[in-house]
Amino acid sequence: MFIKIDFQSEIPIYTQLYNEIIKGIAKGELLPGEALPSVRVFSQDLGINMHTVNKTYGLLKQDNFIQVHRQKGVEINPDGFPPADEVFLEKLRENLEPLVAESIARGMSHEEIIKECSKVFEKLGRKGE
Amino acid sequence: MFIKIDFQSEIPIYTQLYNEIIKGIAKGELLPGEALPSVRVFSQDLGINMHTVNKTYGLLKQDNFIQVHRQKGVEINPDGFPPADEVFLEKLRENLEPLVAESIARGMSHEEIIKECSKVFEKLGRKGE
DNA sequence: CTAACTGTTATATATAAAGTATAACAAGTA
DNA sequence: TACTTGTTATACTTTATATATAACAGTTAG
Repeated sequence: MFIKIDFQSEIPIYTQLYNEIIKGIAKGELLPGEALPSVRVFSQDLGINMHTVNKTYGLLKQDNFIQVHRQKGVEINPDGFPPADEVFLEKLRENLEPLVAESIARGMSHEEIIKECSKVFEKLGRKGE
Repeated sequence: MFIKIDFQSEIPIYTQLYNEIIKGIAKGELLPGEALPSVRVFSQDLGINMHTVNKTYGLLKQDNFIQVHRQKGVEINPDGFPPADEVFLEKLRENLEPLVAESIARGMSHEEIIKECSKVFEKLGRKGE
């Protein structure tokens, strides 16, 4: 799996890494049970610090996207992924709101906004489906 | 116009204020040519610092959502709002991507994601339209 | 004219977040 | 035994955020 970190971005590195791994899961490139690099190996591959990877793993573990085995390593949750419960949906709407609001303010219609959202969805479509 | 700042939020105050003003424009509550409070009055109303408001105004001015007249005050851009050009659309897609990706990872379908996006759109719908 | 207001700029300070660096620990494995 | 694993602790630097105070130049109201 190829992960690119933008060191010029205003988005924190640990957030970028979190997003990239979630994207890998969404695309179906990271399957349940699949092993992830150790914090030390991953940080060296990406050219970042060990604790930055550790922070990302901590967040992914908290959200049940990965399982951490203290002396064995990290793997994509083999028991499947967390559901889109109401807590998540509420957070999703809060994050969507400013994006949709600015789109409306710039004159986009409901259809145009949905179209952009669909484009992003298609781009994340799983290979071979 | 009622603007609420969440001092417990991890989102910077100047960003919250930016989003609230854009939301006001999207809702049609802030119309072109309408005056905005001065940086001093606004900061006192919100219980925040003058420079925090000034930073928000600077961003809104940069994006052409407001016009600033040095010794007269600030107003919602009377000449209309910036278009959803390709630069904005690209930024929009970049911001949508992690949200859509996590939605997919949590098992949401294309229709379910679109539905949530529509909910947010409807919530921002202009009064009386 | 004077006083009050406007956005703007400068300086200083405090706090928190982000990221790095180094080290050590306990436990599993080759 | 040697190496790896996640984890924790400490220390440090840099940047972002937010506040506080002050001053400037020009506009407007009394």
